[in-house]
Amino acid sequence: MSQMNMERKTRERYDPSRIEKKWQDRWAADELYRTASADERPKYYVLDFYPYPSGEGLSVGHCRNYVPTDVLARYYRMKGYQVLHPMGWDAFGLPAENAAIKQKTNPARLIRQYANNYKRQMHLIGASYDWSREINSSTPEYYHWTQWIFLQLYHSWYDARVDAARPIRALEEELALHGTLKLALPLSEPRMTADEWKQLPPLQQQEVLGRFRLAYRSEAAVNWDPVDKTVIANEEVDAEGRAWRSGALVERKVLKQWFFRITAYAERLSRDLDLVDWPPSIVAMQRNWIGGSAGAEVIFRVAPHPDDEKGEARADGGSAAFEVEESAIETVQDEIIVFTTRPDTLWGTTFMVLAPEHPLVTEVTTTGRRAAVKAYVTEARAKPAAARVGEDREKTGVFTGGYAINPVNGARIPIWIADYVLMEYGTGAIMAVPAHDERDFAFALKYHLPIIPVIARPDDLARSRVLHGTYREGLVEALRAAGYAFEEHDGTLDVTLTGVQALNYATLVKKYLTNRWTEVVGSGWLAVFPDEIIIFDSIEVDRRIMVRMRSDSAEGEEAALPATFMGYLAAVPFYREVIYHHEYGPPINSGPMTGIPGEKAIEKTIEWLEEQEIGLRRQNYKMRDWLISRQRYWGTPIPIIHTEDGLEVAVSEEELPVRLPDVESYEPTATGESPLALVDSWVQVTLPDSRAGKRETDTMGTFACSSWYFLRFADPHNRRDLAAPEALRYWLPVDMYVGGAEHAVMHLLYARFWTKLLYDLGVVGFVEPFTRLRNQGLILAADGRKMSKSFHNVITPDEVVAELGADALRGYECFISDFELAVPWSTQGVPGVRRWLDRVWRIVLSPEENPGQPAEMGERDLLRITHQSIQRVEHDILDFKFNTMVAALMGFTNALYRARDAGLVATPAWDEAITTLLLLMAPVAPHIAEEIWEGLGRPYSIHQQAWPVANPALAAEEVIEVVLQVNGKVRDKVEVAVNTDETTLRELALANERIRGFMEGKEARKVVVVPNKLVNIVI
RNA sequence: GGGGAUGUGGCGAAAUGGCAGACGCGCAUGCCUUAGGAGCAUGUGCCGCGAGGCGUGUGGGUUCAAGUCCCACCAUCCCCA
Repeated sequence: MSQMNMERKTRERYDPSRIEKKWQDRWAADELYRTASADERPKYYVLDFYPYPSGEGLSVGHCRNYVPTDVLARYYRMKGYQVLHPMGWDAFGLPAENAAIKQKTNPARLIRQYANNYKRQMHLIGASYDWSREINSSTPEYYHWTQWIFLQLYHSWYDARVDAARPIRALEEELALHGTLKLALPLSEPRMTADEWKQLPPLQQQEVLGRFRLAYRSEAAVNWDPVDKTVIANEEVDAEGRAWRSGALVERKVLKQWFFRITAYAERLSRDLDLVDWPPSIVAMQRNWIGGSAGAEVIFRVAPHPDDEKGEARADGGSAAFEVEESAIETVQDEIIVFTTRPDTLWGTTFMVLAPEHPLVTEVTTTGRRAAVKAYVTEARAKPAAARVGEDREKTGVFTGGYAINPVNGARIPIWIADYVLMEYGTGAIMAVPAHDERDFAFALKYHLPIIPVIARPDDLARSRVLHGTYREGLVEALRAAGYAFEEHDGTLDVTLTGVQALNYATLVKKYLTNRWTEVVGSGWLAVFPDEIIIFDSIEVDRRIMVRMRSDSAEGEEAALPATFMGYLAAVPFYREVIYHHEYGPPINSGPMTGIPGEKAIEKTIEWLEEQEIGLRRQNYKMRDWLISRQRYWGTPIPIIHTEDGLEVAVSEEELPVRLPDVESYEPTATGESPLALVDSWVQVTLPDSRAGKRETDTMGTFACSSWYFLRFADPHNRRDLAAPEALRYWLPVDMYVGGAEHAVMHLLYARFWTKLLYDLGVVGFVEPFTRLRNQGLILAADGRKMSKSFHNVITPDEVVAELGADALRGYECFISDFELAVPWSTQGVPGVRRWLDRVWRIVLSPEENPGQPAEMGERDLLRITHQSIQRVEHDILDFKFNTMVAALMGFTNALYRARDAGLVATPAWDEAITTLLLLMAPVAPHIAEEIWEGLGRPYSIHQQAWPVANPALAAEEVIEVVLQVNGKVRDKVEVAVNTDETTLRELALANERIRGFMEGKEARKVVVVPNKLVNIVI
């Protein structure tokens, strides 16, 4: 039988179109890739990012994801693992809905059609998915569980004390017992006693609980996409304020929206990145996105309003406003909580800035400033966040007329409003330290606010300019004699010194000053007048210096003086480099903190603030809560019902799923309401207690669906649970997760968040869902551009398979480059791989045809190559080096040709070699491997054979080439027995003719011997 | 501005600190063939007739030895601002 087959095959050429479909059908019929349920075998879960099926189908670029994971899946099956290798569809969402609207069809039908096409293409390239586990996130069977997780979030809150989610009921019980007393809340969160809680009406209790729930509805200024007519997440807006999908400039709208409190998990999301084997760039991006910064909250009391009239008189200049007399003390009512990462600079706070949306804006604004403030706030609200905080943007702001008290030194500081402060970040209020923060510095200069340095320069550099005509003769000589470095330009002296020298220097210069003044800037900060030296260390002194400067100025010059000392210094080019810095360093002018070493200053200050009860340590995060509401039809309905009196009622778990109604039209409305709002029969419901209610009409964004789909694959048809616990225990977490880097923050962060929630709830037993992650590099078109329909440069797997076969395509997808590198597709590359397959076909099935030139090789050599190939291929697969895996297979094939020419075809070694070759190439080229396997009369299926085991003894070399070097340069090579000892090698090298020639008769100063590698003689 | 990645022949690329360029494409020469866009063989980093020299973005450093480790810089790409 085997002989007959051999004869038949030898007459046939390798023809992929004849064999690929045949085997694919047979494998499907035999359910070769169907995954059994959990058993005793070790498991391997290899998962591709599940795709949104688009109408354009798959390109060869997409296949770069699917082929290597398929190689992995096939490899692990042969290794005896239970392999879970599933595929499904991210079916909800805007692209499908927009396409359906455009084509006037139903999104469900469209997705089915597109998914079928994807599936067809995946079959075409021989992907070994277990299709019995196919899922579709837009089916009620699936979104039932998306809704179920929503309810878990809704019914949970994050208890910072135990660092885990707990039932909201537990919080309600605690509030009734202790109020917020024991909750470890940040200062900016409102406090409440148990009695106050109990007396709140239901609506307000709901509001309070909403501040804790992990899924909550809140009014927020959000990103409105005017093209897709929906709200989108911060993550979906780029730096220029454009929507990720539609490209439209987003608008700011204030709407009631659903959020997931991902910020509660910020610390764990950041910390647990240490547990995963992911590309470092993705880990960095996530850490960056989460953006943790340690710091403190500090309480600033709002000062009693000064007389409005007087305040108004000089209100445009903050420093001028200091001259307002202190009015009668009134009772302090309000506190402004700021968050700062630089509590060490607190003493340098010279003004405060509130976000335009800050709740205390009205409170602190004086009557006279009301109109100006209102105008400013209105304007700021309309700007998207991106347009407000960009560093190159001119800072704008408006004075409220109000003042706060700096808690550390009692300074009375003006409260401003500026749009560079965002309500969403920190507490929506900042303490401005213009001496050490660039934005505050620019703002202070622009609005003439005082700038007081409170951190010493690390380089201690100081400068002083003594103007021509302000000093008497002899100063130049005196400076020189004292050893100060200076330059003279037209009688003006530019002196460079250090802060330590400042006072001595000032004392010296003072003696020579005849009029006006000079100053020491950068370190040691002084204002020097002919009769006094003023240490520049506070707002009061700043004021005093300016009064003195005005009185010492020439007639008419006085008016040109800026409002502050630093304003004056900033206009002097010689001082430009030293007036500002934001380094860490020992505090100066900072009361009890003065002189503490820079690296301890922040920590010490926080401790001190907590002692004084004016501040509290706090970790802050850049990441915002996850906005999940979408005002669109094609998404998972949010399982909440609103009653007429404004209360939220969560749909009970038994009533899930809340099904998406069939509708005639799902065009978005222009009003910011979901099209679901128009479906009265769906919206109007009667609650079990016979109250009337209306369904929530927002749907969830698709990132909700994709945040847990990897769990569903473990048990995709379960009707009672999201997946059976034992299935989750066996299959999860995902061992290898592969997809594009564009999901670095959004999907991967959300999925991690949900996993941690489900861990807290006891649904899963692991904290990270994806143990290993790899991102495939982008495949570009041959022209170096992205493959895109609009460039007409897309290459589809269909055309490549038709021309050269699926195995050649698979081989080239692996071979093209390192898996993670971006690379242009080469149409000449696939034929190269195809040639290799042709060579395999011929050398295995008809080795005696067309022999080449006689070659030298023994059976032992062939066995060595065979076993070395097993080692190489296996190592490369595990190391995700599919390109060198193919190279190793090609090298092995080339060796078989040499073995054939050496007459080894009839030997046992030959038989072992070709058997091994077929097994090793089965994962990458499954069809040809199966066909040849059958041709040799081996039992079906090659894909159910055991992976070959390398015998290290057979793989070992017996003779090895050792390099002989003189001064690191290769001068000769010798063959020696493996593991030849150092002494022998050394003598061999020193006796070598060529080496002696290069040594030019000199003595070896040193001889380095690395056994099995080289001998290096240093002369 | 901050973070990350990448930089090696004509091209895609290999290389636990130990012979740079495996494997493939392309190219050249030859064989086979009615034919070749098939197959087989040989060659192919650069300079040089050769001996040999020079070569992994640039400049330093560590080392007997550096594509690989360290420092500074340049270029390209990605993310964040």
